Amino acid sequence: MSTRVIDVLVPVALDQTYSYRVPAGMELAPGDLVSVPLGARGETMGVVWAENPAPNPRLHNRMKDVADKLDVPPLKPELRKFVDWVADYTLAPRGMVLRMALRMGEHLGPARERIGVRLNGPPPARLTPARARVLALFADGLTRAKGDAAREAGVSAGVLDGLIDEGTLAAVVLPPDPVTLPPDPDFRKPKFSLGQLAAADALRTTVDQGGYTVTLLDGVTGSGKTEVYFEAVAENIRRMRQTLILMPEIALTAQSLDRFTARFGTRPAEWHSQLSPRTRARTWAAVAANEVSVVVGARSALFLPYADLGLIVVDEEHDPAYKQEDGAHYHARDMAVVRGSVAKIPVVLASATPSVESEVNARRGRYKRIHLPERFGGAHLPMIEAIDMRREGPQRGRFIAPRLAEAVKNAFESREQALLFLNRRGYAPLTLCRACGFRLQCPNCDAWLVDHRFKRRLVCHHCGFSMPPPAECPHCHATESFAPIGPGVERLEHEAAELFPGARILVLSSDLVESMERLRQELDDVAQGRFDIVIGTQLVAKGHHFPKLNLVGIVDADLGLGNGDPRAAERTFQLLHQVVGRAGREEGRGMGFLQTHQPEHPVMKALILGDREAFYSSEIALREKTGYPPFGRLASLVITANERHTAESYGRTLAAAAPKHEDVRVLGPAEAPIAVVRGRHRFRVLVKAPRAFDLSIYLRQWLADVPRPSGNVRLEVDIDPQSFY
DNA sequence: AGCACGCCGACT
DNA sequence: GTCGGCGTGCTC
Repeated sequence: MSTRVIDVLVPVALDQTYSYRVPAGMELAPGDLVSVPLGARGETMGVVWAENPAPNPRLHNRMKDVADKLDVPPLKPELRKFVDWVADYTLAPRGMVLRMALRMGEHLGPARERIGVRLNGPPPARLTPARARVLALFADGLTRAKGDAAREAGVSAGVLDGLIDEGTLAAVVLPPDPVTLPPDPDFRKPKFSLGQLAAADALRTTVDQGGYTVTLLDGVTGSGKTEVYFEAVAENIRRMRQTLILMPEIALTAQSLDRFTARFGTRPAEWHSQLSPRTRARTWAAVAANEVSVVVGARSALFLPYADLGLIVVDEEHDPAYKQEDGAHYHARDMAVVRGSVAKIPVVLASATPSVESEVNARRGRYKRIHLPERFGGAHLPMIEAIDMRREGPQRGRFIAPRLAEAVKNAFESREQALLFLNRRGYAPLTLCRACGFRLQCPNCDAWLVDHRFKRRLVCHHCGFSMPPPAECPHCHATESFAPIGPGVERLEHEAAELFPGARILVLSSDLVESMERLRQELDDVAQGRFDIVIGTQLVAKGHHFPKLNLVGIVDADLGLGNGDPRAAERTFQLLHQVVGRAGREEGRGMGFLQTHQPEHPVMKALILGDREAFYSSEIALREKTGYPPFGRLASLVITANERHTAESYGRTLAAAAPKHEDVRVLGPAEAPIAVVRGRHRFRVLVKAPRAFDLSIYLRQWLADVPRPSGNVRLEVDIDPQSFY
């Protein structure tokens, strides 16, 4: 007698599926969500991954029964294929990738019942003033949520309960609010320039034709990219298919959602790490049930169980925040392209400064390119000038060069706003004892403690360690001997306050953000012109519109270059381009200053001349010559351990076991640039291979023959690493 | 990942 | 003598 057997993938750190017997009378097909017994943890959610017509005979006495079939739409083959693909590519256990698709908040049951109240019978025997207010409110015969009714009538919930007991009011169960209302593709059609119209038409056609395509929507800051890709979204809504708009998590603010609402008349569904479990569960279920038309989400929204996904837009596709670094290592932009290919749907990548990867794909014709050349409403890109810090820098201990100070002063005097950009939090990145040269260092990391004066603490930016500033030098016991070295935004504020007396200055830095609400208020204050000078870290680079801003000063344009990272130039170009683009969006007379020690650097030259193409050409040529992505492929194997020696010796064993291959270069183990983080010593083995080489297969073979890391040694595999710290 | 099992240090 | 630290192994 034969029992049916199916293979189930469970969301734990397992690469294989496990086989379970299907109890008589249970109907199961691949994709169904089930509850299965799993070891000591008992019943666990899992997904039927395949039929198993010939189960391994050795399992017969160990095989358990599926406990339950869950009442949820099955995961489509498209999503299962995507999970398999991502796991295969990133070398993550398949169960861990599935876990991302099942992050639905464990609250799959129906939404909590909301109780509503409506008029039901004659007035009560005793009519108090509170009761009279309630009756007046309900005279219209409408049903209201209990909490709302109490608030509107200005009574406590107890008054309502009393009236329900008397039969005057009736309690009814309200249907749950839908997660979102259907967006209206024609709610408010934008007024487009000819260029925008052509771009929107091209995108609409792409969506209309359907099928897998990748389009790079390439438009400078202020060219109306968002409004243009909204037309693709509108077209997809008309076709009754679902849309995913991916955004970097930090950009997922109320401001960006408001633009959607203005165009479509209703808010999109949101998906990001800060959703409450309940909202998460409801959104997940609504997406699966095709009750949500558009999801605006962070990278994890790629793994939602869309019932009918028809379009993916990746906004700010170059943003480094798309790379997930902890746990699973994947690049959301690349995986969005894979998701689109699996689902056979169009993918739109939008950016003012495309990643070198996407730029190369567009130049080679693998991606279609739609260009939005001009800024909207006649605004122009700002004039950019370099300030050569070797020749015209400020005096020692100062960071704003005379020429920049002069420009800020002029702006201030003519009531225009200025932005001073410095991508460094705190007061000073290093504190030094002038008596003995001792540097204040993190006890857990190979990093200096950053002086945060607003908080009166020294903080490690790698592990979060912090301490009050010591009274004396821990090394030579000198007092009053500490000197701050280098600038942070807080120190810049001091300098600006001295240079520009009377100016209203705001410091914007992620560590000073108390709440999203407060930040929004501050950004709004800036937009309204309630500040003269904004001093900010990269927080200010993200799509906020400051209409009164006409001057941008980059205090240290070289920061971020020259740290040995192959993507340093690209990153710097993208960030600085974005920041200087903040200037002069309205009036068309913006001005930008780059304080740099290397004005001849390709990044600086491209920014000064406004010649984006020159930067891409030189950067692409360099990558091609050195075999770096996208002309070659990289993988990074990071070994960490409590002792330096243990990490290094496992790294050696690992590197020595690398399969020999003429196309592959294995470099290291080398101590990572930040050699200790959170008390763990870090070594890295870097693998370089040609573009067409299948690194995943190679790494799998390699790691299969290496002893598992034991003790406190950890090994992390990062395919296509983006950062090298 | 999560859980049990196991083997060594400081405490009711 | 036990409580509990975390290193190791297993989950159909």
